[in-house]
Amino acid sequence: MTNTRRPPNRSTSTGAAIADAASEHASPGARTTPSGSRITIRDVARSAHVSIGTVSRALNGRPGVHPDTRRRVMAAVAELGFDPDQAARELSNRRPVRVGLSVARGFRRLIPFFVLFKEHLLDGLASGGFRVHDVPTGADGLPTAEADLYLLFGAHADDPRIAHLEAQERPFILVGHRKGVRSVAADDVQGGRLAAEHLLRLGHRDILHLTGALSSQAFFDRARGFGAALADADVDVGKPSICEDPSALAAYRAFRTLLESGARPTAVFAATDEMAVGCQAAAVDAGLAIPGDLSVVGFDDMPEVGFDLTTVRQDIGELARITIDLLHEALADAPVRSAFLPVHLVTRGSTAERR
Amino acid sequence: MTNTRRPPNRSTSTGAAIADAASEHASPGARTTPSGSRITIRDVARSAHVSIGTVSRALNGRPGVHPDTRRRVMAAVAELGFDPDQAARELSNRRPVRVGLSVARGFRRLIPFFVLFKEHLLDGLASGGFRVHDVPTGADGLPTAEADLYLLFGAHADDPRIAHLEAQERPFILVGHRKGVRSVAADDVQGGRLAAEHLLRLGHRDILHLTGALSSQAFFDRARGFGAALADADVDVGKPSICEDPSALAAYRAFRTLLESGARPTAVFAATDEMAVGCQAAAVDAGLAIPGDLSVVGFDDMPEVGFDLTTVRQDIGELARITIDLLHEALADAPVRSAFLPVHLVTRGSTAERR
DNA sequence: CTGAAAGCGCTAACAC
DNA sequence: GTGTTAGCGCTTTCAG
Repeated sequence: MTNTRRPPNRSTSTGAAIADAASEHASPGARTTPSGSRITIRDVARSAHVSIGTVSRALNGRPGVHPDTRRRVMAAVAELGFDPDQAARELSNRRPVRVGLSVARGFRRLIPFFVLFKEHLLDGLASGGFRVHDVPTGADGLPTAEADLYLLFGAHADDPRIAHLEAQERPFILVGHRKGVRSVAADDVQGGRLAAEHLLRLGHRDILHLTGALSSQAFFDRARGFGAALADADVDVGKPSICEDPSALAAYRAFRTLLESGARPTAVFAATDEMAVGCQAAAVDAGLAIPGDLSVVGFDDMPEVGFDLTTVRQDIGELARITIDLLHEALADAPVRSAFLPVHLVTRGSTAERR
Repeated sequence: MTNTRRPPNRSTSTGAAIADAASEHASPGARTTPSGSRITIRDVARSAHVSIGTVSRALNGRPGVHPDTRRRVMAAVAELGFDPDQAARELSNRRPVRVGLSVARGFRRLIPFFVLFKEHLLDGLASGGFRVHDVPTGADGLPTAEADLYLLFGAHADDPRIAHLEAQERPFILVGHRKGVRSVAADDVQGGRLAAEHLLRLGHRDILHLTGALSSQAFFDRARGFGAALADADVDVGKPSICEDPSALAAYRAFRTLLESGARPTAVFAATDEMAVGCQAAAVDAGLAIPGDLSVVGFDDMPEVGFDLTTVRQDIGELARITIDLLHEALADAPVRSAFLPVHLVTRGSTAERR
């Protein structure tokens, strides 16, 4: 079982930096030349004994650069701690692609997951040299303004946006899974399965699944993977408990009600980390110890969860990166494909062997 | 009493647009010239019969532009729907000011308030032509990397960052209130007062205040204003109920516990909208009708609250704008000042006359 | 007070 | 393969 840890500073750091989503580049800080000015592509060129054009090509993975040259350039980049200027990139790029981000009706934009995803996305888009324009969207959930490409967030059954955009022959990418359209999603089925298998391995047989509306593709698939794993192990799969609003508070209320009605699962799989937080609180309030009396597994691996939660991790930065890949493919009119982001279990302190 | 409403589409809109924080510019969408290309400063210049230099000066409020010329330029700008390109601005601006945003130890970055504030801030910074760099911050809460200017978020008593930065003679701006340093904050005292006065006016006398840790300046001041208003009206001010974690879930648990222990306030003033959400849920679960049995007032006026909450509104966009003003002042070495953002009450359906 | 011109740092033709 | 060069849209000297 995977026990991937975040870099230690991630959960304890109390400071932030603007554009901290960019931290994935792991640049050693925006360095400067000895003379104090910002280090530019010219410095790299000089250091690698090539022209700036070559540096640019190497940097952007353009074809037609000798492997050795490329290596030399990359070495210089690393050594100097060169960090390309996004504004300059954006400005020089001749493709004012207007990307419109549309969230599903009723979808909350201020939830942590979406916030992080958007940060990574904007960052990646900007450093990719895209021109991102403001594209308002109508109250009917359908994008009104023109965009060259739409990003649909919050996949769910009967999403009106998909048919709408297909009819208009406008390219779009679904962040979520759906066959036949360009889409990216975490492998939700696999995630559900991982959670179940982990708990089964620990001896749990009475496992509650607490989730959001099953019209959401993500919740549906997580439940499906979870159910399949239990079925495979010949363990009884009860009905999942549904909270229409997948928040910590709603999960708390739902789980508390269940506990008060006498339910005593030995483990619970919450469909999001936030919901897991609610479960944990409800368990504590019911006098249950975690993981002694109850094991809890979440989904997402969000920062700032507040306790030591075993969870199914999906890498949001990677999700954004794949989204941008698909975006390029869409612009290049490449064949439609559905991408999956692998997920894996992160074992922490909220799960233990069944007593 | 003020009854400011958000633009109607704000709460019902289900679509988003990238960089939607920019919507405050209320630009009529990125327009294009008849020939289809983006409209630039050159188009404006041609249309106003001046040079691009003059347009730039007029646009940025630089001195030395004839009033008539300025008017002509602004008219052309409006007519063409010109929307300056941020990347170009950023690139040409010769001030690579590195702004480091530091959040207080323990402060959650993924809370809606901070997310919105940061969006507005980044947007304003970018269109102001600032060069925003990544500035990692140490686990001790003190900014480690170099920045030309620090933005401190989450003001609280004994904040180590302030003394630290002052000692280093580095300019900084506190988002929160504190005498003697450059700071911006909502008028929290006044906000607490408005909430109290509203409830008093409705006949409430037994009002509970549910808040976060009072070491936080915002919570402390809100409680202070609230208490002062009650005292002024000769109404008994009980002790506020404190949730260390100012979340909806924590508020729910706290308020529920209070109700179960027999407390029966006729109104509650929650120090944030999120906490108000928790209160509302607890009241509902206790069989209390809102506003019939219980009036609830929040603070912030966040979108996506989920119910019709009377609240004290602070304009986050304006807060960001003032922050940027202070930033300019700091760079210009102007005298230190503490700015206050006016707040006002937004009366909605969660409050009513005491029965 | 206003115009002309020189870049900001980068990418993408276009040459060699 | 690699170097050279012309801009991207804007702000800002520097002349007039």
